[in-house]
Amino acid sequence: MPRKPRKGDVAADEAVYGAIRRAMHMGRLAPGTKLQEPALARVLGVSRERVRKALHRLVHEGWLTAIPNRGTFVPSLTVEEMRQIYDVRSMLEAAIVRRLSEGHTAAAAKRLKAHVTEEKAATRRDDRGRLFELSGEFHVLLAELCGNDELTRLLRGLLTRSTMHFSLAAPRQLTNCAGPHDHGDIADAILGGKADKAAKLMLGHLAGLVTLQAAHPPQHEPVDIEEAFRGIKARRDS
Amino acid sequence: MPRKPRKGDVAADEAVYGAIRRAMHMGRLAPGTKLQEPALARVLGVSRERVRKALHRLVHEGWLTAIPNRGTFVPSLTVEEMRQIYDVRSMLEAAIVRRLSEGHTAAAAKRLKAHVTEEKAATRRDDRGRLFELSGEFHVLLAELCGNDELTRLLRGLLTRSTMHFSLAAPRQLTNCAGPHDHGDIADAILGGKADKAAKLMLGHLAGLVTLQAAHPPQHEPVDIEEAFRGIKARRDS
DNA sequence: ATGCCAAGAAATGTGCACATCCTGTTGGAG
DNA sequence: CTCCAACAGGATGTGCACATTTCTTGGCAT
Repeated sequence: MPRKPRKGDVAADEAVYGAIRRAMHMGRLAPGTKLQEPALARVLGVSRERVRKALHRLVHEGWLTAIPNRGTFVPSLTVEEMRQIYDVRSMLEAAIVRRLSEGHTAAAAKRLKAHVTEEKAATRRDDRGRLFELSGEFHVLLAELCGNDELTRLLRGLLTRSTMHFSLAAPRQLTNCAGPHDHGDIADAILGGKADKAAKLMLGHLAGLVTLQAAHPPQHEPVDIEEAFRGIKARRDS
Repeated sequence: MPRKPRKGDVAADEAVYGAIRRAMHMGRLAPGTKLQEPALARVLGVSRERVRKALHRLVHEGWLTAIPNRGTFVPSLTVEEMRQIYDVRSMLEAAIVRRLSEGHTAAAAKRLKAHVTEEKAATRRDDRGRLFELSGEFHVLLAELCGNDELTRLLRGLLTRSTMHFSLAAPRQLTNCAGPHDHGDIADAILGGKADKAAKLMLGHLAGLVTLQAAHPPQHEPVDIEEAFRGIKARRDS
């Protein structure tokens, strides 16, 4: 239904952005899918310019790829691109866990322990959806605990691009981190001050993710825009 | 795929983007300056929407900051933000030089030597402008030699934000890297396979840059848009 | 004289319509 | 039957005009 032309509604932009992002995260949009503006505008019930702006933002953030005068498409990550992303993550996250191992506040230790506890709880009750979220947040949490906003933002971008493969190609297998004990072991090494061990575990953890993704090639299923956004609409949460 | 003779429409966006970026790089725009769209459109001789799109891109890349319904402004980097950027650079670049020290191709060694030679030549003939460019490219070159496009792109973004301070606050002192021998020493350590030494030199190098920047606080000079873009206009090269 | 309020002006944000380009189709020729 | 070219339909890109918000200036009351 048409929303009345409210005043400066900055939340509408975020809503459209979030809707597309959520559709990708749910695996509704297969790699190679063309996101045409009129269809999205009609389905989401917003103007075309709104969709246009959100698309441009997603392109700039690396979620979508645009071809001039052709349209914007859901990218199909090659194995090499994925390997490179994980390579950068390895550099950053190894340094992160090393730093945290060498020194961290009591509050940081508390947050880390709480996160691991929550992950274990989610694993025990087999809550795949929650575990999927928590697994990603674990890596962001480590960056946050370094107290460097720039680092956190950068790593979050890399992580979203990393998990894009799971979201797009293997949405059913909602396990984006290999071993269920990996995060716990890394946390233990950090809390125990074993920098070398923590770094080694992290490198092994990330390497495991690469092999896991390589084992699941992306499936190209043609999807319809209207069908993909069934029940997604625009919401406020991230 | 052969490029078709288009109507220079795509290049116009890049031209406006480059013009603003060049004005910042020349130190014409002081931190806190408001970039209003009509004035820019008039000065650059393009439509307001073109300016608008370029501004949005610059905001998203971190060069400018936007306040809804207020406008876009040239940011004034705090010392803390700068320190965080250099912190992330330290993590990445230490890993980079370590990797290069542990193994690199003959072609990589050749490019590295050639770069250092060119830097020394620029230093000898006191070509500050060229040295400024080369000093920045050195760090990008190291990333390129790792053969990871994602890494290169990421580091390039960090580097542009790092040098922004020099561009905005201290444009006259065109020395963005502390010691003239630092790059040469780092290159020697890499070529000699001394990973620990190379990493240590790089960390010291970056730390020196932070103290150098902290010693030059940003100057707030009120500038006029028309005056700032005198003789800049839109060009095609980057 | 100073602080507050209101009206005008300018800048930002948004929807709309048109121009341009791409794509799929259809018709005809070889 | 196949291939190529022109055409129609549709999607993207862009300029323009208007709505909304904010800043400024002038006037008024304390």
